[in-house]
Amino acid sequence: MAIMTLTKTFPTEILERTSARMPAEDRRRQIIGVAIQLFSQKGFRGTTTKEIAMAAGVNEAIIFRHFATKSELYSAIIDEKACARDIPALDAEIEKFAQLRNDRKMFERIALHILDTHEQDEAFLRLLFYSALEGHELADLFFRNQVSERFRMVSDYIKTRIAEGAFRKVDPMIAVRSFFGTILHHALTNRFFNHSLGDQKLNLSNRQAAERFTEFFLAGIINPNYSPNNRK
Amino acid sequence: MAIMTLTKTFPTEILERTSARMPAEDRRRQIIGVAIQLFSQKGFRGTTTKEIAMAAGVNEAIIFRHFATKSELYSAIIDEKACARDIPALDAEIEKFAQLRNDRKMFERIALHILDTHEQDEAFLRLLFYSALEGHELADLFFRNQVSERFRMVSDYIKTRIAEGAFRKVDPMIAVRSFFGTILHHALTNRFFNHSLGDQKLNLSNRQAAERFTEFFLAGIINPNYSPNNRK
DNA sequence: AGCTATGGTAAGTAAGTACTTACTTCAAAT
DNA sequence: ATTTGAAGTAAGTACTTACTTACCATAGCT
Repeated sequence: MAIMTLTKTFPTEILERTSARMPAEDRRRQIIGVAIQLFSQKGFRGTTTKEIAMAAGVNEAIIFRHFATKSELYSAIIDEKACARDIPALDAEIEKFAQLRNDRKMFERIALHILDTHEQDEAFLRLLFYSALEGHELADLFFRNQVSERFRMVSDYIKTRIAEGAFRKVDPMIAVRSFFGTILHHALTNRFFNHSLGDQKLNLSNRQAAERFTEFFLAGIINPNYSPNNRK
Repeated sequence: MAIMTLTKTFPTEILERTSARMPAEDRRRQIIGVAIQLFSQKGFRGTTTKEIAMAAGVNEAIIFRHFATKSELYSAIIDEKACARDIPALDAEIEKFAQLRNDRKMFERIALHILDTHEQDEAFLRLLFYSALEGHELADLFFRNQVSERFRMVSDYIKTRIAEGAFRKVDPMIAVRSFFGTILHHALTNRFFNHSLGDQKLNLSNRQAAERFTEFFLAGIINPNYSPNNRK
């Protein structure tokens, strides 16, 4: 409606141009957003700066005003994505379950987080994969900062529970890889190959999947001879 | 020595050209081999026909004599890779273990096969991933023909063992995804991210990994109340 | 020895590619 | 109201892309 009013004052062509105008910071962020989508769909090499410009609704030169090179645009994405990615609320929640020794809820929460992340931010996921294949640093950085930390945390928890006699004496590393492997594999298979699974499909909500995979995992690791003063 | 003899007859430049000459079928296969390597390193979009030609040691035009388009070359790779990929000896071996109800050996064999495949044919692996991301059909075809079949086989085996009382009453699909997920995740993590794992590294031979992941998996699924007339 | 089918090449083309230049337009500080 | 600095553009540049054309060279048949 505001547009209608303005249309009276200026001819449409000019309006369209002027209304498209945007402060530098906004435009910059918009270009990053568009680039994330495109890079995630077609890879870094497979995406042209022209495409990015068209998708952002600006001239190609604008991109090079904000980012000296295409690579620098990619680096900006890394900064946007790989750094500001800790979720303190989630970590606190997991830590709480760990302190309560609520194995089920703790592993379920981690599983659910992984599954939800994969579902919600498919673009980021694809970016990660392209990055790993094309040899950019994003995947590496993400793995080092995020995945590795969670591996360690869970592995430490398992060690503790073994020491307490609650878990069987397994190699914590083996258990960790088994748990994460299961969850990640489920997420990826569903995302990339669900259509080619035929009758092998496994249509579970993320919550259901988290519950059932956790149940299976814990059944295999819990010490059957342990019945202490901890309640589920 | 034969070359020396010839060198007397013809000037070297001509010799080099002629000696590079190759029957059509050989050249075709050579180009496919070179293309697999390059596509796997840089993706379909990221690899140029010129590069392929240079790596094969021929003029770019030769590629288009053998394959009408770049895409057709990719299709030829699919035919080469995705079809001729059943290993009857392996299947027989697994089937044998299954009939003997040797759970451990059966799962170990499957795990080892996956790990070895990933290690030996990294190029094919990367090709699969690029294919999944770029939306080509290879990944889909492979998944449908190979992975899906093994999922079904293992899932059927687990059903049988549950019916026999040897395994706990778990959802076979959940168990299958847990097992394959564990193994695949281990293979991929080691391949793509081993260097960013820091002290979280898990340096196992494929055989060791197959043994230990299988052990962990079976410990979780075997029915503790089952002690029949089957011996390990 | 000469013909021919086929392996091979040099040098193109048209349509991209990342990135630049020279210029215009406008919002806000003065 | 004027300046000014940044947002925006059209039309380039030099290079690369997939693919083509027209031609050369030789192995193997006759």
